[in-house]
Amino acid sequence: MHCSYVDPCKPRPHPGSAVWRSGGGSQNIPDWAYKPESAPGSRQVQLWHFILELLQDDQYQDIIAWQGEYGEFVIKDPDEVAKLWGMRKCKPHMNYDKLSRALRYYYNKRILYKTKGKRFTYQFNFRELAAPVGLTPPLPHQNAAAAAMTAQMLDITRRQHSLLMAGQNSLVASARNAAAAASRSENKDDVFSSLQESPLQSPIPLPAQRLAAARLLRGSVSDGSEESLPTSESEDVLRGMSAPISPLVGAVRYQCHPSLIPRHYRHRMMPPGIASLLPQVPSSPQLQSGQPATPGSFRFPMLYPGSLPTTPTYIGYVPSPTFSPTFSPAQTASPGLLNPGRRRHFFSLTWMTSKLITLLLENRKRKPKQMDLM
DNA sequence: TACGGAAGCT
DNA sequence: AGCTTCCGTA
Repeated sequence: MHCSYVDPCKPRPHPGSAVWRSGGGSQNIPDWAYKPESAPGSRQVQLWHFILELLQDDQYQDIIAWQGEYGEFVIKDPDEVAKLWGMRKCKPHMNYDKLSRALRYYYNKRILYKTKGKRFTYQFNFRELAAPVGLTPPLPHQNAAAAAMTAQMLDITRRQHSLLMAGQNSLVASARNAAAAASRSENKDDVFSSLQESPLQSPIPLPAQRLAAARLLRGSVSDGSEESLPTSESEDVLRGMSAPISPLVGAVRYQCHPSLIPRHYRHRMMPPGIASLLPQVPSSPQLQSGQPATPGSFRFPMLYPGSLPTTPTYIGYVPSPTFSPTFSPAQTASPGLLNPGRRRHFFSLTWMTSKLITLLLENRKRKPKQMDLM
């Protein structure tokens, strides 16, 4: 236990500063990274625990820091990180070459991946890392309340995302139908009125939802981390879009301030430029927030004309005893975070759908050689 | 700079 | 198992 290579600045978390917080409540787990059960077969701290520890501590911001996408971090000073790691492990000859070999072993374990093209940049696979432990990763710089909310939100999002993946094909089918209707009509409003009808708001037939939910709860279905686009002729149209339906869907439905949504998800919501391509639709009373959704049904992410990624977007959630994890209205938001004055009108469209529509509408005028939306 | 095989250590 | 050490390769 004792090592001759004395560490003058052995990094430890501040008391009370949880590395992660438990998914269920706000219970702190200050030293969980050191608990033997979190490092199976070893009493020693694991490298990825150590990395998280450094990332947690402002003291090391010039050496290693969160940067870019959610879970992504940059080793700003590889030699220094290696030195600190060597101190912790009593390995005086540790260097970045060796440390990075250890990091590369994490690729197969799906704990980390490399951010290609960015020097010294890696990304935690939080989705998989958190799932088995029942923990939820923190966002940088969030307070306890935000962390707790994010924890709940992400947990729900994980489950919902899988269900949404199941609904993607029918969504695309709905979009195709609507687009077909649009090509028959010259009136754009017709397109949107047809899209506002039930197929898009609840694209998955109830039995399919039940099945998907049951499978998910039994764990026989992925949590959506292997995102798949629908096959079929719609693939042509979908190719070139950077993201499938975002897990943000679940977050939106569950009322949450966008600042709590990982950037990684947030930026997918409204690709730059798409808002100007969408026809303005007069607000429909049916689409106002607060409209009760059918319990257990889905509503798709709201695209709003102003295209403000940071504009609060929230709609009411009707808990479904059958499909949804318990999430009482009281938990959905803290009053300070929501600003009802800023509620917007929404399109009941995913951006995928809207992109399909846009493309198809454009397609009637000219043959676009490439999509210039991204 | 990054990858991954091979062997060794605890 | 989880690295550490070393090294050939791209």
